[in-house]
Order: sequence, then C-alpha cells, then structure tokens
Amino acid sequence: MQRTDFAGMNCSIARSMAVAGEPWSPLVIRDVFIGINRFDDLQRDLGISRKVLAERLRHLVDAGLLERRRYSERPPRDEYVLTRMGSEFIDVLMAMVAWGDRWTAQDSGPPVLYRHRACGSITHVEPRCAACGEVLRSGDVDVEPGPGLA
Amino acid sequence: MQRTDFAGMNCSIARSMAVAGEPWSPLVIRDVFIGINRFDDLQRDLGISRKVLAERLRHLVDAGLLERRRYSERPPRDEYVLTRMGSEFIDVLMAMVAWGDRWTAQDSGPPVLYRHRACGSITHVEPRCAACGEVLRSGDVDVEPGPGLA
DNA sequence: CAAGATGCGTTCCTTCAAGGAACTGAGATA
DNA sequence: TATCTCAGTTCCTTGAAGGAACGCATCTTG
Repeated sequence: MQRTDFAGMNCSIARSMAVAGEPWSPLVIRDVFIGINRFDDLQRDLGISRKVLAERLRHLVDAGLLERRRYSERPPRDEYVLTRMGSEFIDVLMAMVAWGDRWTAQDSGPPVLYRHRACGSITHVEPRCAACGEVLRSGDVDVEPGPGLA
Repeated sequence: MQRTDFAGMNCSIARSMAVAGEPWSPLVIRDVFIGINRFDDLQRDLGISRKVLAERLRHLVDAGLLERRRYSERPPRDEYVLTRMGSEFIDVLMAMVAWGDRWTAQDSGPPVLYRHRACGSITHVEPRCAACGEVLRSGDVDVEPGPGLA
C-alpha cells in the first residue's frame, strides 16, 4: 500500500509513518526487539504473508532501522537486528503500548508488563519535557514554525 | 487497506495501529489537534482523497478518538474535535515527532517547533518511567507476561 | 546415497483498498 | 434564477495485501 508519498512530506509524523508505519512494520520491529530475529520465526509468530514480510524487511533495512547480520556461513543464514535508529523507534512503540493499554485493553488486562530494571516497578512510559523534566501533554505546548517549514 | 484484523490481536501495538494507524489517520488527528476541524479544510490541507477522508473520519469517530460536533444549525454543518482518547493519542504523535525530527529530518531542520508553555523552552518529549521518573528507554525494561496474555 | 527437513526467500494469482474525478444535495448569497 | 460553500457519495482504475506453491542451498536421517 501507501500510494501516497508520505516520505516526501515536510512533516515528521508523515515521514515516520512512511518508514515504519506500513501495515505489519511496527509488529516486525517489536518482534525483532524481543528477540525474534529470523525470517521463518517472524513469519510464524506474526502469521504475516511471506511476500509482505520480505518486502517489509527489505524496506526497514533500506530505511536504516534494521540490519541484516550473517549468523552462519555454512549454510549461509542471515538474521535481522535493530540498529540505533531502530531501537530508538521502540520509544514510539512504548508510547503506543501505554496508549493502547489504557484505551483498547481487553477485559483481561494488558498481555505484557514492563518492569523498569532500575527501580523494580511495573511501569509504562510517561512523556516529559526534555528541557525541564515535567510531564508534557499535548495541551502544554505551543506550536511554532521551525527552520524547515516549507 | 488493512486486510488483516489487527484490532482483534492481543497486542496493544496492533490494536493502536488498527484504530489510528491506517494511512492518513495520524495526519488527520494531527490536523484536528492543530485546529483544522472541517471536512473541506482537512481535504485541502492534506491533499487526501475525499473518499478516503470520509472513511477515516467515520472510523476515528466510531473508534472514539474523534467526535462530530455541530457548529451550525442552518445550514447544518459538523466539525470534528478530539475526544479525551484522541487527545491522549497525541502523546504517541509527539513521540513520533521526536523520533522523526532526529532520524528523518531534512537538511533545513524540523518544520515545526514545540515550546513548553510552563518552562518556556523549545523542547521535545522524552520517555520516562511513570513510577520513578527516570528516563526510560527500550533497553531499561524487562518484559514480563501480563494478565491478558493469550 | 536417496529422501526429507530447514532456512530464506520469490512467483503467481485473486481480492480489496487507495486515488481521483465527477456528482449530489441542502442551504446561503447576489 | 444562478452561483457558491460545505460535506460528503459514487464510480472507475490501479496497485498493494493475502495465500499457496515453488526454488534453492545446505543439513540430517535411514
């Protein structure tokens, strides 16, 4: 899909979606993050079409979120790992999880929990101001034109 | 699109994408947030097909992120506004903006800047632990099975 | 050694969503 | 009466997603 060229838009949301927002891509990234790194394992875990999985992996590698790494010479076998760019995208997925757990949870509760190793608590991410450290919600900011404005 | 039923998956990322991850939906939500609330204005601003825009608005209203509000009785005219659920989704978009500005920016820099009204700084969101307040990155958590695990 | 099994894709075909232009309809305006 | 605005709907074409089958190199098992 993606008939429209979101990648060329002058908007960080559009460009993020162009890179990692195609159907299945966020789930592929999540799986690679939790240690499912190989083609067949990804296909089995997600139930995705092999054709689409191959396309997504190619695209994510080209975009720089994933890296293909050889883990066996004979037979030649590759697996996929997150690059720095890819693992920082997990921040976005964690924000999605926090929102999804709150607003789209099943009756039974969230399927997975996140424990912060440093403090030991079950937790979720909370958006904060990078400058002052206070909680930062959508209503707390004013939007101003930036240098890259068309 | 979305031939697969992401909405039925037991994963908050998949369910979030099912609700707000279809092509154009994040941009529609962003536009409504910044004050573009009417059908024709959205269509003009985004350059989206009127057909797809109508589908997206219907879906976002049904899902609970947008609310249709009458702003004129004669002639009868409706506009779209964010619900609580929708405005909390802006947290996810702000995470996307932070990531997109860092990794997919043009040479000219980000198109828009966000000023935190409380502290006065140009800023971006930073994910922090809701329990202890420290910065929380993907590598800082352990994933554990939750109550809703299939 | 032949016969599967494994890993990682590619090919081909069908179905359904996106894009785009034209059309509808109610009310306002001139 | 004719035109304009707003908010969609209809219809047709194109192209992406789903799915099954196939390809090919290498291991493993009888």
